[in-house]
Amino acid sequence: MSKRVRVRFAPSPTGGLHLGGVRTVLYNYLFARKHGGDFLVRIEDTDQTRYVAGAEEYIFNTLKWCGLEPDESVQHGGNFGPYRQSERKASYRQYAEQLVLAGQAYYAFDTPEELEKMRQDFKTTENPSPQYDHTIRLKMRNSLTLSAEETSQLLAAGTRHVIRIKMPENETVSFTDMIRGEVRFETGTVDDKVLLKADGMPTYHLAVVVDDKAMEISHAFRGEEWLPSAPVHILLWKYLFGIDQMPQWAHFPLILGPNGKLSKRDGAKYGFPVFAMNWTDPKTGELTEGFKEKGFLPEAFINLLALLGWNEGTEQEIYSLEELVEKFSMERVHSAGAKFDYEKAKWFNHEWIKQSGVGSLEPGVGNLLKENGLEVPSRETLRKVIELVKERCTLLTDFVQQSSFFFKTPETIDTAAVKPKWNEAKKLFFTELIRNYELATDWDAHTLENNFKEIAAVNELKPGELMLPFRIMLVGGKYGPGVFDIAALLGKAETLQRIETAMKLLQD
RNA sequence: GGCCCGUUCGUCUAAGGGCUAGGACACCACCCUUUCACGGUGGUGAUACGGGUUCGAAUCCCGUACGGGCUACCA
Repeated sequence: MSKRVRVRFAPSPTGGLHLGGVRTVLYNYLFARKHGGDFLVRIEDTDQTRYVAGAEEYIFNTLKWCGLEPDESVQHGGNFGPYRQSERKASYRQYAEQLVLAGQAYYAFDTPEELEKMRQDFKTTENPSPQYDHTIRLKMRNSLTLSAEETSQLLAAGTRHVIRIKMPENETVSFTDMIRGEVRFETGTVDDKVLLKADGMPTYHLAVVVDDKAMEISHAFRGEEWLPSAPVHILLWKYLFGIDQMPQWAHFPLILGPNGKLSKRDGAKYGFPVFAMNWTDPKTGELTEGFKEKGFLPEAFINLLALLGWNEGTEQEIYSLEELVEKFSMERVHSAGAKFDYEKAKWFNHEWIKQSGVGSLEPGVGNLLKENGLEVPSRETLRKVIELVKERCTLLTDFVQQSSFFFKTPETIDTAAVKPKWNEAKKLFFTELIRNYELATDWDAHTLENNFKEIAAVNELKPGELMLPFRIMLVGGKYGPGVFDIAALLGKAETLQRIETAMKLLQD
């Protein structure tokens, strides 16, 4: 038997990919890389009523942006296709029939109305949501209650039906979760899940087992919300392929929002992204903001996701993808859910911007400035600006505000910050500064600062009282890197121009 | 309601029987900086509760409470 590590991410293409989904991808990816195995993406599109145009494409774009490319998928090819469940439709029915034959599943002819009636009829205070289980199934219309003749007649007539698993009445099913250890269930408390739907498509329960087997998946990872249906999958493995063939399971803790499981609504409500990238619902046209567009670096996004539920046991917090591959281990994934903290997320991004080289920041920042109507004179200037302002940018989008004054004369000057202390002496100083700078042959920050301070000394003024006005003149407000660095980069003409313009404004 | 999972500062977490319960984010103060940041120093702040086991428990066991998930012909 093959021992090769093969893991899969199996999204349902019904909308944008959120935090938790990307983290599941990440942990799959890290595990595969760490063990020299394969990482594949399988599209779980068995519910045709939930088809959403563009969702599949979106998923792959997201993976690309994150740098988590699969080895095999609809887009990447591979020897275990098709990688889309709807294209595997033909392969599921035989397994369901096999189970019926073995007495481990049965045909059920109940209509949606009959099911609804059952739920109403058996609903009590103690049991608000009755399940189709061993206590109920003999009261329903299925091959257990119908005679063999009736059943085959109905089938022959093409009556709509599903195939349900027949959960044993009194067995204990247990398995070892890589994160939680042994988990056990009493089969009597689990309902008879539908395996094959009336349209001939499998439900998740059947498909996940059949496909994991077909694709030789060695380790199956998913969110904790799947834990309650695990006994169904365990039993299916046992019945269909043998328990020794079953992959090892790990159920990841949930990522929580302010009120339980994180939802895209939380994002809108609390003002932080939930999806990896912008997602526009094709039906409603509703836009859900993504981390990418919000100004996150993919490296930071990956980094913060990795630490949401896993840690190495050291005090390190900043990890590159390569480092994560090296250090990741499933044993150190937490079992408790983690509440998403947007403040910390931003901190990760800030750290990544600070430590990123100018070269890697340049394309993104360049585009961003262009999109915001700022003309960058040269790559050289752009690089210098990035170097100068990057440590005060938490999000990539902050570069716009932090550097616009390098490329455009400020539209508004915060004269209110200067005016109250503006006087004849200062006016004289700047007049003299203009004269001095006009004659300057060396236009570098150091020289500019020296000259500035000399003139201040001659006029018996404190440089500190002059630097703020100078900054306001060049930048328009109380922010930005060192003033002389700004002046140096702005060049002589533009610097002098801005001083003069501002001085006129201060006269009024 | 039933089933399952979980519970260390507000948040993410470290400490896999021996501690003044450590770090990070956020917050506060101070220093640096003649802007804003960066950086530095310090501070506030946690083992849900009750029983065991043990010389010793955040750590192991049981119960309670609380939180979360699931309870569809959705994944």
